[in-house]
Amino acid sequence: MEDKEISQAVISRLPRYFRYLGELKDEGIERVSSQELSDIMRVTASQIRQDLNNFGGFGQQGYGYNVEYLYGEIGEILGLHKEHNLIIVGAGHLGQALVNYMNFERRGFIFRGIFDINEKIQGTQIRGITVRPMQEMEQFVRENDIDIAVLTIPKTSAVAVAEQLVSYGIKGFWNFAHIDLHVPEKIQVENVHLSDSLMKLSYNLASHAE
Amino acid sequence: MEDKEISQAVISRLPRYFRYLGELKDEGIERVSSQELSDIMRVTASQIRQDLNNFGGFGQQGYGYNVEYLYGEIGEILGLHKEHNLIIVGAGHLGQALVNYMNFERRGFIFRGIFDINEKIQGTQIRGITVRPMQEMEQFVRENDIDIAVLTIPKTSAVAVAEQLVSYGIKGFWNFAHIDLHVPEKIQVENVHLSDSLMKLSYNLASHAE
DNA sequence: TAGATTGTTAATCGATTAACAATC
DNA sequence: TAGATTGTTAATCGATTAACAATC
Repeated sequence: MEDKEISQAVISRLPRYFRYLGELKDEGIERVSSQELSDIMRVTASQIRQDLNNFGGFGQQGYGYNVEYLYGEIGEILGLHKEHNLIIVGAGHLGQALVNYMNFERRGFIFRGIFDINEKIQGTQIRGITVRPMQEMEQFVRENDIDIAVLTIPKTSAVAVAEQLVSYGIKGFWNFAHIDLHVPEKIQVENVHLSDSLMKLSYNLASHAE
Repeated sequence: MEDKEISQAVISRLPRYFRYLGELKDEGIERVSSQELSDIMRVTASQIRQDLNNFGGFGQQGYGYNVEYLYGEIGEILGLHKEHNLIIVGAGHLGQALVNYMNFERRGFIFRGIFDINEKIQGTQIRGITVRPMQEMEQFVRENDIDIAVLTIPKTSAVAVAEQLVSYGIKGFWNFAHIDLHVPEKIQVENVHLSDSLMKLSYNLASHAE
C-alpha cells in the first residue's frame, strides 16, 4: 500500500484533517482551497498541500479540493473503511469507559471481548460484552480475528500480557499502561500515556506563570 | 523561570526521562551515564545530554548523572513539586475513570470538584467527591484556587464551557473533547484526542500489513 | 595522572515554509 | 483567455546526531 515511508509527523496530522473535512462536509460545503483550510485549521496552506501530496493529487488547480472526496480519501488512507476487531485487557474504570464510548464503533473499531484477572467481575457484562478470564484470551483472539488489543492494565503486568498477545497473533496495541512495550518491529504500538500528558501541561503552566 | 523558550519536542520527552529515572531510583541505582540511559531508553546519548542541558548541567564529567538528584530536578522542571487543583467537567465514564485513577494525586494533581449537567447524578459522589451542577462552577473555581479544568464533555459544549472557565480564571485545560479549543495565548491546553490516536494506529496497521 | 563522560559546538538530517511553473 | 489554485521544487528553519575539548 505504501510506496515510500511517510513520516509520523504527517500521519499525526491526518486525523485532524479528517475531522475538519468531516465538519465542512456536514455543513454542506462542497469545495475548499488549501488557503481556506489553512485559515480554519491554523496551519500553513503549504503544509496542507505537502501533506496531501504524500498520498496523491487530490486537488485540482484553480478549484481546490472537493470536500466529500478528500474526506473519503483520507478515511481510506487511515484505514477506516475496514473493520477492526478489538479486545480490552483490563476491565477497570478506564477499560469500561473506552468500551462505553460509542464513537469508536462508528469508525469501525469494534470491541469484541473484555478480559480481566478479577474473578469477581468475570461473567458480568459491560455494554453487552461479557468479561472473560485471561485463560480464555488465546482461544478468543485466534477465533475472532482480533487485530488490536487495548491494554488498560497496570504496568506491572502489561509487558508480559503484550508478549503473550503477540504470540497469539495480535497486530497492534493501543497501550494505556504507563510503560514502553518492546514488541517485534512489525507489531504496531500506539501509546496513550495520560500522566505524561498531564506532566506536560504542568510544565507549560509553570513556564508561562511569570 | 525560563530563559529561552524550550521546544515542545524536548518537553514531551521529559516525562519519559522522569519515568525511567524513577525506575532506576527504585532499583537503588545511584549513578547513570547518558550512554547507559541511551541503551535502556533507546534514544541517542547525544539527545539525552542535549535535552538536559537545556535546563542546566546536571551531570559531572567522568561520572555521569546522579539518579536521585536528576530525578528530583526533572520533577521540579515539570512543576511536580507544587500541587495543582483540578476540576472535572463531565462525569461520564471517562470523567469517572480519571477521578478514580489515584496516580495523578500521587503527583500532586488533586481533583477538587466534579461538575455535570445531568441532574440525576448531581449530588452523588465519585470517590468521595460530590457531583455538582454547572451553575456552581464559577463560585467553586474562584473559591478553591482551581488552576486546571479537565474537559470530559461532548465537543458540542466544550468550546462554550472552556470560554466560561477562562473567564473564571482557569489557567490550563486537559481537553478530552474531540475539538480544538481556541483560548487566549497565556492559557495552556493539553489535548488528549483518543480517536485521533486510534486512527493513527489504524494507519500504521494498514501501511505495515503487506 | 589516566580514563571516563559531560557540556557544547559543528555537521547532518528532516520537516516546514516559500515560491512558482503547471494546469484546470 | 484570465484567474485561481494546485503540485512540486527550492530555500529555510529547527531538531537530531556526531565530534571533541573541557574537566571531574
